[in-house]
Amino acid sequence: MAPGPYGAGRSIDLMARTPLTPWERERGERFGALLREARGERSMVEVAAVAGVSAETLRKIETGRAPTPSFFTIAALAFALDLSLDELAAACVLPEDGEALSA
Amino acid sequence: MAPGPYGAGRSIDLMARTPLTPWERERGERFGALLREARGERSMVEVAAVAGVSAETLRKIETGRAPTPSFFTIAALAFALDLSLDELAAACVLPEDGEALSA
DNA sequence: GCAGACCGTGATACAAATACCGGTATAAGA
DNA sequence: TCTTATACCGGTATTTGTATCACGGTCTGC
Repeated sequence: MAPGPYGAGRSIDLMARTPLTPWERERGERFGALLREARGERSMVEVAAVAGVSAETLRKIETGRAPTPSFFTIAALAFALDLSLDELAAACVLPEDGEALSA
Repeated sequence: MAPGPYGAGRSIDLMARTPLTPWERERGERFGALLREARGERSMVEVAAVAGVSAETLRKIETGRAPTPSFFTIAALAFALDLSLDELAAACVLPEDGEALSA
C-alpha cells in the first residue's frame, strides 16, 4: 500500500487499529532521544510544566514507551524546548532510511 | 500547572486521561479545516495513500472528529500536502486565542 | 541517618486514535 | 439507467496516549 516517503509506516491493514510495527517503535526511541538531548540540563518536571503535559508523559515519550504521541503534545514540547517541528520530524525519519523514497 | 503559550490545553488533572476540552475540539476543527484547504482538489484517498494513512483517518482529522491526531500521522500528511509543521501548529494555536494563557 | 529532589518502573484507568465495515448520498460518465 | 468515484456517517474492534498512584533507586544537603 506504499507507506510513502514520510509514511506512517503501516503495512498490514487487515485488522482494526494495527499494532505499532517494530520500525515505528524504533522511530519512537530515536524521537525520544532527540527530545531528551534537546532538554539538556533542564529537569523533566520543569519542561513538562512549561509545555503543559505531565512529567510521566514526557518521560514515556523520551524513553520511547509512547512511540506515537499526539501532534499538539509534541508541538507544546517543541515550543518549550525551542525546537522546530519540521526539523524534528525530518531528523527522526530521514536518517538512514532510503527505502521509502519511491512515491 | 501553567499550560504555557503553546500549552496542550489541559486545565483539569484530577482524573486519568481527562476528556478533551471544548477548546481542544475547536482547535481540532480549525486544524482539520487547514488540512482540507491545503488538499485542494486532490481526493482524500490519494492524499491518504501518499501519506500512508487510511482515508477514514484523514476524513476524521479534516472534519475535526479526531481532534488530537498523532504527530507522525500529521507529519506524513504535511509532507504529502507540502505543508510546514511549524506553520501548521502556529496557524492553529496562535489565531485569536488569548484565553488559554490564564488557566 | 534523614529529607528532599529527580529519575525510573510498574500497575491502573479512561478517553481517544486508527482502521475496517456497511450504508447513504451526490455528481459525473457510459 | 446503470455504474463509478467521492465523501459522509454510524458502528465496531483493537491499540495506544495521557494521567494518576505507588514504589524503588540515586543523588545532594541537612
